Amino acid sequence: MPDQRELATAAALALPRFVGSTALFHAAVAERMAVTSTELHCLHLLHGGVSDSPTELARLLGMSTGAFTRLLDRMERHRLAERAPDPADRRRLVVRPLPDRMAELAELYAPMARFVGERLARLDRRQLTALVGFLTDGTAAAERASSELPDVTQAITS
Amino acid sequence: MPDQRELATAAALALPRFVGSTALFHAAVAERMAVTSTELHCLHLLHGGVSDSPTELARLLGMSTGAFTRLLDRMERHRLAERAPDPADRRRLVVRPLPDRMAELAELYAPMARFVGERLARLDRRQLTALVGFLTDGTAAAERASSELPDVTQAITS
DNA sequence: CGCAGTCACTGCGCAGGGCAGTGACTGCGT
DNA sequence: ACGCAGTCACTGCCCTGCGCAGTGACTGCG
Repeated sequence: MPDQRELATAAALALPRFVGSTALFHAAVAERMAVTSTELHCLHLLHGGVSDSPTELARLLGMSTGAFTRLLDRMERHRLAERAPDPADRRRLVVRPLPDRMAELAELYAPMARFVGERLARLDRRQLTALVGFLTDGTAAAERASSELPDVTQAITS
Repeated sequence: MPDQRELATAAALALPRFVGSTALFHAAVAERMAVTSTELHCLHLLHGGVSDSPTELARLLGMSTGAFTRLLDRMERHRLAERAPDPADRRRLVVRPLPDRMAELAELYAPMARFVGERLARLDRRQLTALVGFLTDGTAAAERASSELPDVTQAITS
């Protein structure tokens, strides 16, 4: 029976593997839908209601607005999203997710969704609280860490 | 005070955000090191001792062996890894991580590593067990789901 | 009412990755 | 003993996604 210390290191080791395999699953789903993982990522942001602004979405996706324009082109072509004019500001537009391929998406995500659902149902309140806290604070920590990275670049360009 | 059900849905919502922000942090670290995130991912696999075989690493990274050859070229150029001959089979080679840029890498990961360490230290055994179980089984589930994706592709190629 | 700032968008160039083919090498079957 | 199929890393060629920098449309502040 492992003690606290061992469990903590086990968690620290399991974490990056989990993130990695999840990212690969994400990429696999995207490939099955004949779509890039960036498009899929953006679709998640849209369905999550995070934002509908191109500039903001580009920032969240870590890319330039120019690249996002073409990302939107692809997403419209693939029937993932559509452009709509912003009535309040004629320079802007709003990005709206399309329901067209939702069934397909849901089907591909089903196994993972089922796993998460079943697994979480088995946890008690204290365990769930710990998990939620770790995930939400981890998200904040990752975002802070991303924007506050120290400058240590010693690029080798040879 | 939220009940079990609310906590479970909160966890289900927090999960993809955590994975997403972590992936973006990963990309940010890679950019700071003037390296692609694929190179960084491979470096993690190497340091984790997962494998030293090019074919296996290519599979784990979800890419072709041809692409991996050039990935290795870049990693050698960036002093992240090196090639060494496999004494047992002269067709093969082994990939070895280089210590050269470990300090830089550790410095960039420090904030996240510190967060994880502190956060895990606050959890009791039962909570840690739940977390580790969720992560390890989630990793397995993601890998299985990746390889067993149903065929629902209705690509729009117009 | 002009002018700086912001919006989405557009050429251009680059780099990463797939595909398919190549030569080196292994080990199994005969 | 030896040929041959299989596997290894590797290499052109191509496509695509993205950054960069510049453009025109539009907004709102001075």
